[in-house]
Amino acid sequence: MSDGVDNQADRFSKARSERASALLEDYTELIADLTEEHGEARLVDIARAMGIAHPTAAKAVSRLKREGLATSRPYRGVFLTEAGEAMAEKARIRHALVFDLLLAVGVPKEAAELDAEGIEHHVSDETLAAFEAFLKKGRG
Amino acid sequence: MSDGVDNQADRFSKARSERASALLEDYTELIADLTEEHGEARLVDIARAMGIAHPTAAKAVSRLKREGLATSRPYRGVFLTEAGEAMAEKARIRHALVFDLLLAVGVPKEAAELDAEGIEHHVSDETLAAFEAFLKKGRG
DNA sequence: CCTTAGATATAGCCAAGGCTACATTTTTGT
DNA sequence: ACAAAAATGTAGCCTTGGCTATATCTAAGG
Repeated sequence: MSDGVDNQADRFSKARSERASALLEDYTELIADLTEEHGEARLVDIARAMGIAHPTAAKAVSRLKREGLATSRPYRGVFLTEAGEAMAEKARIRHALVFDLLLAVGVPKEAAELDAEGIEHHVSDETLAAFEAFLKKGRG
Repeated sequence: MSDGVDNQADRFSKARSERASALLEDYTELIADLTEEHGEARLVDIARAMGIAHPTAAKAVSRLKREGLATSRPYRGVFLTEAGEAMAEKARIRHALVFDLLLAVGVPKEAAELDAEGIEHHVSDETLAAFEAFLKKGRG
């Protein structure tokens, strides 16, 4: 427990900003999935998959558009920009790796599925690399 | 990718509610630490450790009180209730276990410290138990 | 003892992410 | 072609968690 107050503040700040971007990552990932399955991401599907009301999904899409992650025309589906695709791809990789690591460490599949969703947004690149190395070692 | 839309919605709901309680857990954990070190948790120390402005900390304390997790009298320090202590203790255990698991899996110490803060709030009891078993096995 | 510095309280602002209720537009089915 | 159903848009409300600015109270120092 010998880390100073400043390090502690840094950790909390990091966790806070990760929480803030977690939703955007979830949306891009979901939109990528829906587009792959159905050719487009409809607002109503987004809302249902996220378990929220559609106006909430509409607001989120507005924000995605404002941040340059998605595009859409009135009464039409939602599509990712290149930046959005990149974020979705990164999220997908991270998600899969976290899930695999949980399994490798002995977490039951159902729990791993549930928990990976929350954990993935807090895994740094460095930690992710360590996960990858650990998994490779195990398989090798 | 064969999980239905409903499971997906459940996962997202779970992650959302965990995000909501994450801050409360962070505060109780921090207040417990400060109380242990200084005999009481001053608002100004809470704010500095969290890296936020003190009115924000004051609001958070109000919420802790409203939820029955802490008590305080005007212009005095903040103290945890039994429920607050319990939450802090649980958070501490989880935090330590997550940190240890990250180390065991090969994550460098600094990254493990940083990431554990965010990850701990998304680890279910079942996953936690698996972590514990994994660590025990490694030591044994 | 009384001033001043430090800590706490309070008011009011903002954005995000939920919601319901209602309006409009598209799609579908007869 | 048109009525009904489904999807989308929009308005307005709430809570949370940030912030700054200002007021008040407590604690320290001279």
